[in-house]
Amino acid sequence: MNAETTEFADALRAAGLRVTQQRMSVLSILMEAQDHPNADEVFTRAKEIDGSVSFATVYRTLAALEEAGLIRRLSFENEPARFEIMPVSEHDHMVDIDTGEVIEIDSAEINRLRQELVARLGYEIVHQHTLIRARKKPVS
Amino acid sequence: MNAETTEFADALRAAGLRVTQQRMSVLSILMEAQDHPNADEVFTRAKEIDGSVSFATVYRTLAALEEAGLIRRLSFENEPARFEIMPVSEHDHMVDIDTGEVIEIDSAEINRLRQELVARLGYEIVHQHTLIRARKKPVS
DNA sequence: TGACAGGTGAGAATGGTTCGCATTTACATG
DNA sequence: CATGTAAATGCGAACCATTCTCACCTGTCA
Repeated sequence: MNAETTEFADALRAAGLRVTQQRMSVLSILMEAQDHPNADEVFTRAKEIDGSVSFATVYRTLAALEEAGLIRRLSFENEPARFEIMPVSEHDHMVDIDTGEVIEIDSAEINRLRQELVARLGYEIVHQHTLIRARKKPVS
Repeated sequence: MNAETTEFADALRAAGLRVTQQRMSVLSILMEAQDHPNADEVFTRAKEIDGSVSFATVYRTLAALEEAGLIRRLSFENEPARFEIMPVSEHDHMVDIDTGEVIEIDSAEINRLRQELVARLGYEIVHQHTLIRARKKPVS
């Protein structure tokens, strides 16, 4: 059990959640993921290392982890939600509409502007996310 | 048949779509809407003035109108998609997490920034939308 | 270690959205 | 203005991501 594992176990406990094999499996999948897998992909990958995990538990675990603030749910149009370990720095997502590739884009400056805008309306941001659908520019 | 009606009929034709009573009904509902109704609400309202429209057609019509660029689909998490007439000026949406109210927020400046950011990555924006979930600040 | 609240697996249920197909309609053409 | 035809519609069934139910396990705390 390495440092990261302990860290996540502690985070689970801090959130009042029991530390189970399934939850650790799902977390490790997302930790190692270089992409943004959806529930089905998390399930498939988790099954390889755990075997016992069920689809229902993957969903329940993802919901619990999101609630605990350990992971983040990305909602796209017309496709199942994707998940990622809660990023240290805020970023938005750009989808290449030709390849389906999801690219993270930094947005510190934009987020600051957005926060000012919202504050002017008398609100404070609880959560924000931008989805950009874009196409690769032809090299000119 | 007033000016707006003709305008939409022309827009439908320009998009290669036939002008049907159902499509005009759905469009008129969205034109008059001060809120952002979902498919079910559009159906209910359209049924009042048309009677014959079916739920399936509402969905097909909303998809066709979106495709034609006449309306815009707003995807929120854990709730059915909402729709609005394609706005003249770009704006994003803020959801009051306590009341569920949807507030339009102007974002010209932010969109410009975002466009630069994306251009730097070699992409051009096809579509973009930001969803902010916020809570009313206590008056201090 | 024992009790038990909370977690899990399997499959059924749910709910928004889409599809299939027989029927109807818009509209180009004569 | 009548007509053929491709497109649109209504209805209900199908779809698919997600959630629920319930009987059975398992962390956790004493």
